[in-house]
Amino acid sequence: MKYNPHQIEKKWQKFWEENCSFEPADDKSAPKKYVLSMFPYPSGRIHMGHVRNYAIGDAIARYWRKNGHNVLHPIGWDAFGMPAENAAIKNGVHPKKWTYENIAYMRKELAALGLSFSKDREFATCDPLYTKYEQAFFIDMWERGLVYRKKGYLNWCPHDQTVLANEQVIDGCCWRCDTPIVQKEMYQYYIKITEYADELLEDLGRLEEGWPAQVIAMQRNWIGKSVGLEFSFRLDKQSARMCGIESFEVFTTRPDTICGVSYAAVAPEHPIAKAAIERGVVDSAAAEKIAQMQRMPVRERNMAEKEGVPLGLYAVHPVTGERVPVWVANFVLMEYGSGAVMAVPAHDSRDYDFAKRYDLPIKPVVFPEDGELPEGEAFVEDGVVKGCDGFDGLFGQEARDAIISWFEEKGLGKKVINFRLKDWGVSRQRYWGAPIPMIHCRECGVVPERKENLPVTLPDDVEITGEGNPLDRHASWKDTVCPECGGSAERETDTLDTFVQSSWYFLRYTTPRRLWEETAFTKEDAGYWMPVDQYIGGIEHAILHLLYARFFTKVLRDLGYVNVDEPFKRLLTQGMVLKDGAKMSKSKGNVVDPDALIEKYGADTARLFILFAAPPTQELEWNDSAVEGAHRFLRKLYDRAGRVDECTRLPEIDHSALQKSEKEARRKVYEALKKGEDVYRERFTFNTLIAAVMEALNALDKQQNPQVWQEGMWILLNLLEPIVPHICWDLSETLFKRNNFGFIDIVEEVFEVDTIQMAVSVNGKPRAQIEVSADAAKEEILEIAKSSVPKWLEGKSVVKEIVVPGRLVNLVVK
RNA sequence: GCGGACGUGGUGGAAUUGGUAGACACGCCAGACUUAGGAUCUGGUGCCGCAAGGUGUGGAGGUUCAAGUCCUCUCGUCCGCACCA
Repeated sequence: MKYNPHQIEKKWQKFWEENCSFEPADDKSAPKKYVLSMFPYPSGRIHMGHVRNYAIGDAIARYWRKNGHNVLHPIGWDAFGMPAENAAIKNGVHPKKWTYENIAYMRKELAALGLSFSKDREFATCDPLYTKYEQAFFIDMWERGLVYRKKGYLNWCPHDQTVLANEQVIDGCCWRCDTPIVQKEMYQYYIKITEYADELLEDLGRLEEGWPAQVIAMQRNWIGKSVGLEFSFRLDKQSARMCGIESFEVFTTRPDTICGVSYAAVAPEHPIAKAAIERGVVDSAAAEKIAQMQRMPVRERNMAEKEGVPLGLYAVHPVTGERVPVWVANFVLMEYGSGAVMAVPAHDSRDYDFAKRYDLPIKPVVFPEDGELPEGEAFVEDGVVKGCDGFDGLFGQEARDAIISWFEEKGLGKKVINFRLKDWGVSRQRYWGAPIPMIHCRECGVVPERKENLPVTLPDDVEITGEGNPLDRHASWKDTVCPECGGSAERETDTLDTFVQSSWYFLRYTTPRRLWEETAFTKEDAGYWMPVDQYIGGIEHAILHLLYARFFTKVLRDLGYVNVDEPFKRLLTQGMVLKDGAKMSKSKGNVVDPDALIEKYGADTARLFILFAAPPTQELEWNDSAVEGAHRFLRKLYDRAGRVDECTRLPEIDHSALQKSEKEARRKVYEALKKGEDVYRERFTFNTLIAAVMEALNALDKQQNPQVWQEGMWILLNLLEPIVPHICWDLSETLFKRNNFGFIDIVEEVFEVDTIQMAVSVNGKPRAQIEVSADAAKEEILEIAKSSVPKWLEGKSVVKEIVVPGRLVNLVVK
């Protein structure tokens, strides 16, 4: 029989569909595994990145299911977002229609890959039933004070007509359309992720076992905790009178350098700068210069050269009592700390550059323990304090601690922890999103919708032009009554950031569909399935999605919905799929279409190639002839299986009665089985498992024992099932009534050998191969070893002998 | 600048605790079978060398009986963050 992938794949896909083969059991006493690949955005078609993502997840899910675990392996759709609106603008198709049609098409594409997803738990985040609970969570958070409204300068994308979170701005441009963003002042809703900054940082330590170091490092960096001293600079009397401000706060992580302060710098937006302009403390030229700095977007300032304006105001140094000038500087950020810094040019490279430019004093107060201060730059490392009364001789951290204590004792300042993480702005001025369930009442202000009125659904009759927000123009939708006073009121027209939906979808999956009408998810179900045992997705989500999902989980825990602290126990970040060294993209014209690949070779070949070509965490370079190679292997497997006799149990084999080639074949087969345990449970380096299976098949091919063939095929089909399920189900059904799909014990006797090959090296260089009996004593091995390399011992004396059992002999000669 | 990852044949990649570098595959070469082959099978294939042998994991040192693996320095590539005080 010839291998016919299309026939086999259709047959088994139909079987799985009809038998609901992959639904998790309700039995909560069984050991569980929750395996989750990040859900896709329904863009229209799947691409190779999806194939890779789901092939990895499916392999892990199938492994555990086959080994007696209750497995949850769901799929859904991250269905809100701008592309649907862009399609509406471009082609006039309604976002809802566009989205659900894309889902229907992509569902078929995924089905053609033979992925073992639960059918029962599939949903799209734009389903009103999903929105309902998301809005309820939002209201809970509002009532808890975790959501608030704030007016401020926001990143506005003139192209998409929407506000962007800081994380969505890349190099000053929109993350989607690359348009330069501008600053616009407006109200929006924020979620207080900063309230969880410490816990989010702290718990990263618990993820070190299961998450890539890189992702943890990126999140740490993003949260950006720093510990330091906050104190206030008092302005001298005359200065205070001039600007009407008595003092201002500064934050420093280097209190040990405090005696080196030669000026103070404030952000262009700082109240002191504003006051100095308003009260005419600075002349009009200086005022204009400050205004100019303010106008420059914050993100561009870091490209610009350091600039400043002296305000003609002076602050009093809290330790030395010196008068130091106050400057406005473009490198000081209003959003971080208090928007003002003490400047120590001798020990901070920014302050140094600035001081050089404006000829301000540079006063070293920290010195290297040994050696000299560097020339022409700031000394930024830890050192010994010298020239700071009362603290001289202290080093680095001890100096910092001492100075902080001094400030605290005198009541002049305190130890403070600052974070770079900002609150999460979730408002979007867009149609295709979950409406923010708030109502604006003239009498009662901004109030939440009543929970019994949820979900607040989107109106279907909208015109999407790409300008403004269609909800804002929809008078009858906006018109509502106030849930507090019953008077006429208006709906909030902003919708939620799509990252909100992806922050809790993994919890929704834990609960069976039949309960979805009543609840978001049950505590019992979430308690059983959570945390996700293995999460798989792209590194591009290392910060945003993964941080928000961690945050949301903690909030829902504190709201009493779940009992987990962290949603994802283990994380695998897959590498990109490349062709000709570049990411596949339409514009580069290097896209390989998964549908065409399946059409030509079948899903099993696609899956095999993608798992064989590289370890999952690495980039994968596409190679058409290697795809051929993968297909060739499946044909060979199918052909060899055709020569194996049917049976329903693992045959019992008398190992000692076997010939050498038969023993070798068994050893290779069981080596592959051993490898499988490690790969499916720990390492996920499927490429090495596939190689081991290939070796085993090659070894089986070199012998004819029918029982060794039966046993070998029994095990290899078991091992390959998670990777190439269709062919394995088909062959296993025919040969073994699928009894080979279960846990298989490793037979240790196959690893016992009569003779061992060992290498003999002389002075570390391999010189000969010897064969010794397995129970040979060290002396015997050395004897044989020495006689195998006479040429290298001639005229020399052996000064050292090393025997590594089962490996090699090293003779050191002189 | 800070943080992280990586560097192995013509190619993708193996080598889990230091122990025969290059498993497995792609490609290539030779042969067999064939009317034919882009099918299948067999053998070969790091580099230099006719050979003996030498040499080889980005580079330079070091530790060790033994280093792709450990240490120091250095070069290069990629990714993330970035005037965060």
